[in-house]
Amino acid sequence: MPHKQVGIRDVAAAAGVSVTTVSHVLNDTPHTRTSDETKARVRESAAELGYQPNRLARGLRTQASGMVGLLTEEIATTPHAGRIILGAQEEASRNNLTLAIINSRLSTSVDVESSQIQAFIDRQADGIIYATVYHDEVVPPDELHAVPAVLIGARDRDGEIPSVLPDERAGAASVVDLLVRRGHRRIAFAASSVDVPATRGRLQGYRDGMMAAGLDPDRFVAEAESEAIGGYEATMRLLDHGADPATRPTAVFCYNDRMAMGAYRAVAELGLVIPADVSIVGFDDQDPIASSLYPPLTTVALPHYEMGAWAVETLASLIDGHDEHRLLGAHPILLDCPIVERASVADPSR
Amino acid sequence: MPHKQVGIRDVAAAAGVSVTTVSHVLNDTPHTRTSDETKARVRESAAELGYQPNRLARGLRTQASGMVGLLTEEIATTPHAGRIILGAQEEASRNNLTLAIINSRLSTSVDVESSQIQAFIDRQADGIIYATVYHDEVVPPDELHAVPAVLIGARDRDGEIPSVLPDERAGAASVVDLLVRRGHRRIAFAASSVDVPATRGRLQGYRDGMMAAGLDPDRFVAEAESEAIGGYEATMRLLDHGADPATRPTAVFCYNDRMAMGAYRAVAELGLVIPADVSIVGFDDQDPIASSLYPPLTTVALPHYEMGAWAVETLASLIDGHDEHRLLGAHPILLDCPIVERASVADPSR
DNA sequence: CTGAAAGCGCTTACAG
DNA sequence: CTGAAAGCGCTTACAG
Repeated sequence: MPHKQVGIRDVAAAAGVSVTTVSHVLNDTPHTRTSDETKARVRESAAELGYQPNRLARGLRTQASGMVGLLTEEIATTPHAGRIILGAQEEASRNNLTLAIINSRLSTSVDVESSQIQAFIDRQADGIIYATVYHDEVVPPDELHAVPAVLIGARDRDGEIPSVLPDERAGAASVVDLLVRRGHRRIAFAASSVDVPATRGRLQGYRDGMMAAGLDPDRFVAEAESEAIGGYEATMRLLDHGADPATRPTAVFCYNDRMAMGAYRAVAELGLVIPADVSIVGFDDQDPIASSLYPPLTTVALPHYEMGAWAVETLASLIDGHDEHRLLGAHPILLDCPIVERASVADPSR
Repeated sequence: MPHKQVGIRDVAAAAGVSVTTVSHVLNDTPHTRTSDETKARVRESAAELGYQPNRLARGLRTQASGMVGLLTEEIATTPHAGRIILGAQEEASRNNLTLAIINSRLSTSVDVESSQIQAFIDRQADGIIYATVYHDEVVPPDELHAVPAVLIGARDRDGEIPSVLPDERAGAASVVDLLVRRGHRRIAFAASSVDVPATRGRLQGYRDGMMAAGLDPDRFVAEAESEAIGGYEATMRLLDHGADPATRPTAVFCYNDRMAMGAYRAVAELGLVIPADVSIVGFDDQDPIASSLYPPLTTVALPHYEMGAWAVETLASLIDGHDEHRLLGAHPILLDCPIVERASVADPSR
């Protein structure tokens, strides 16, 4: 345990100047003149003593804690959502901000969330990020309007709070486009039967892509549970579809990687091989599935890291008073979902 | 945006008492006498005004920020490590603490970590958790000795900082025990070839279990890369082992779930079925593999949540001055790795 | 170019 | 039973 914390007074004493001066030089306060000689002396003393300003004291005085809060809704169960935290944290560091985290269990009521937001406010959080999953719109707890705030994963129903979402529709369309360019025309989609925004967005994207290529968007769609077992069932149905290799799909685009995992099993049971006989594409780039499957799965990545980073970046400028960002509330920012090419796609054999 | 923040002075004015009194009643300060009538009046005024104490100001005065910092080493790439954060966060909430997070990229040097710890100290963190992965021992940055601290995932080489680790050896032994009780005697282990503590611990556990059952701990061990492909290769070798069903292993215990994923493929290619012909067990309970495989994989869970919770719990008591916990530094706490039974284990057919 | 002093919003001896 | 006052460690008008 080290001796007493060294404070600004100690530095002032060591350098033979006032605390005012120390504060000015260490903070490079603008419109303030200090001789270079004094500056050097102050910096030297500070370094010698290993002085580090107490952020709590500064925060109290400047009314800015330098902390932003991230309230996540059941992040632990969301695969890869750790990347949201990572993106937010690294962007926070870049802005000299600290990231505090509270996780809200899905079961908790709005009241609990209110009190969790209040906990951030009590600590004078400069801004708050509210990260949800699986929602179209959300009406955020009132407390969120009392401080700069942004949403991840859902738009604000009242259009007041800026938000960011993955552009799943465009991502899905780009998969079809890739397949088409590879020569596929009988492209199937193993859709999810659970009613969440991603279900609709990805299906829409698939249809967009099919129609853009002049292909029938309804012919090869099978809906099933969005788990491995569902992918297995859907793929079985899809590939049975007129067992004739000349009419059956040459590619199966799965709603997510878990379904793709089931698709792999179905293909194997049918005695077919990926990608020679059928190409398979997933969605989510969910580690470790995508890279552990054989052959490694071509899929679409979700911009988790980017959403986290975007959130604190936007928060930072909101905090700096760039109120024009509030206008963003009305229209969510859509971030790219890039295709990650691995080895489950090939040109169709016929 | 709401009107000016209400402060303790506003409450005092509204209740017609001094701020001293307000502070005492709201904090239930011991050894302090206030009439029930006054107390009620104060509480009422506080509630009416929606007063919430400014934690920054309190922290400055009490020299305790009520915040603990979690420094993670490349947590984003560690599957499931999000559960460490979750456990730490929830335990923090229970202790009225806020959890701040900084992630340290694996590539970063010790200097960077020092400065990241310093960032927590500048914010007057009451304690720090240093979570690493894949280390036996670690010599934590000096800064960590300046404040209550605990380690997750590695022991302190100098035995000064308390630490917590998963008891992988006992977990692995319990798998063998389970298999033996089910009637298996030819139990194989697909070991990892990468030199990390988990590699040694799990292999040791396997050997412990085999020897406890009077079985040869060396006969059915194959080493390979700790990925799906390695699991495939190892299982191929293991099951080939005297192709005769009467001498080949009836169960393959894999170093981790990714290898188990490869094992499934090997078994399928061999025309065998799980668990009728061979039982497979994994390790890590890595979502979504374990539950998405067919049949769902019996595996061993890592106590991530528990380690996170243990860390802040221990930190909290260290902060409260329970220095006896420092004695823990010498011997890491080992937490149970429970078996999660799913459907990949059956009694041996012969 | 530099410094004395007020004040951020609390808690806590101390006095009455 | 209650309150006046000091002080936590900074920043920032303001004065010189």
